[in-house]
Amino acid sequence: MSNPVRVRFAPSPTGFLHVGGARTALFNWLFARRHGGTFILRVEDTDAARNTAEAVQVIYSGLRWLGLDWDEGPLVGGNCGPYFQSERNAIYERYVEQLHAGGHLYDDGGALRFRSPRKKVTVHDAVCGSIEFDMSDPATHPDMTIRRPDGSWIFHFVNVVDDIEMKVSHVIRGEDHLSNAPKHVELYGALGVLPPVFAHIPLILKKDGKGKMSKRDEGSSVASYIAGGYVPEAVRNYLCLLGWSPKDNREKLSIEEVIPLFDLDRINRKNAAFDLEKCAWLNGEYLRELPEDRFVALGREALTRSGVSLSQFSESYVGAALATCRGKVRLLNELSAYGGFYFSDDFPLNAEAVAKHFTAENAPRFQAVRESLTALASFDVPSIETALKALAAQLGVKIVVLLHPLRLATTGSLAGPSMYHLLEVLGREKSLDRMDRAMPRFPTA
RNA sequence: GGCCCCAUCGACUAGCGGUUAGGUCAUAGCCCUCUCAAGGCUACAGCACGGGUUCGAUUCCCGUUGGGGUCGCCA
Repeated sequence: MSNPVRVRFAPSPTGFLHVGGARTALFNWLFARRHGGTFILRVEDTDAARNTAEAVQVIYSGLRWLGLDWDEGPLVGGNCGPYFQSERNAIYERYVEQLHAGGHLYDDGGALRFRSPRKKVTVHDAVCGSIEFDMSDPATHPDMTIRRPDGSWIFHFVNVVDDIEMKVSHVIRGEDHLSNAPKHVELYGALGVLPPVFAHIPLILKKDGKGKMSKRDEGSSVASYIAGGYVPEAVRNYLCLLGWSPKDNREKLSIEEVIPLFDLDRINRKNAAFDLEKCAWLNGEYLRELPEDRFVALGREALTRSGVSLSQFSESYVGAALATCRGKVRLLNELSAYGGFYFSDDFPLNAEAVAKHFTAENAPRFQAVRESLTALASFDVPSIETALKALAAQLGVKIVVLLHPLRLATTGSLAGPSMYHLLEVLGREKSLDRMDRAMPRFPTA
């Protein structure tokens, strides 16, 4: 590539960052990083009505969360600013003047329209190949509007102007823009500029493949991952796998591994259905390998989001509690259900499990477990484990027979962290209290 | 409907003329195990159809069907 690689992500501030948009941003970012190029963020806020500061923040926070840092754009500056279309009026005026002088524009009820040359246009696309569009019929390809009667600009025009002004070398965007490409090529022609390399990437479809993913669909918003207990690396990894693959059967790849492998000719042409299950699976993989301090930090956030109050617990208690939950959940948001018992004495006991395990036969065993725990010199994992195993042997039962009722009494559930570890974290006092509280649930006869 | 793109297990994909069509998610079973996960093993499951080209098509060409996109003074 002779020209420096300059790519851009050009979202409209709608207050919503779509996964499809995030994936487009990701591919642009990867391409820039792969070629030592520049990744530009440009905010296409020509539609003043729905343009708010909060909506722009949604874009920033979504990209930042995914680790997609931009080299030029809002907040970081650059030589081709401003990076908000709403602030680039003077530039657009200049280009309109140029088009006007070339006789390419005409007035239509106050709106400005671009007169199509009515020829065949070939779009050269790095992923789709060369595609010819016959633009000769105005019925199927009406002249595009460039400016509304109120003076505001239309997407096609400002998009092309900005790409020219910002020296964008490759336009990587969703395939839904493919049919816009010939219009844009006409504009480049009228402006006397060579078009950039286009790369229309496949769309992300709903889970059933019926249509583009839209606002209503689960997982369509980046914000939903931030709030939903996902790790950004996992979501980013999953997004890489939609329309691209390393071709060597790897699924879990760090972004550093993806960068050198990423290129436009490896991008698929087929739209991909979105599978939140697989994304969650990957999230579990990442969660499992997270350093403990980061897992604890993210776990705290997730618990707090779920409404679990952590303020009354020491940092070491919360850390130890969360450590026993490591590798056990796929989503951080599952933590409150999985380990919530650590932070509240007020949990219900699973009724079905109570019926099965709080039996008359188990009552004396439960009592024996309590005595064994009471008698322990020190209440730590090895001591607890040794004592309970010894007791099981002594009573001639398998250890589960002892552990099920114990787990039920101390956590309310039959599923949870390692029994010995959770008892140690809970501490003797709390453990015995919970056992005492459960005692009356056993049948007396 | 016009135009454009696409077509391998339910999903994401590998394959770029000769393969027992591979991997991953999901599903089922087994093993491991203090539960739940994780992990290991196994199973299930795919080249849309019809013509060509070729000694030979999942792979190349054409058509059909199917799916998606797009036809704004939205972006």
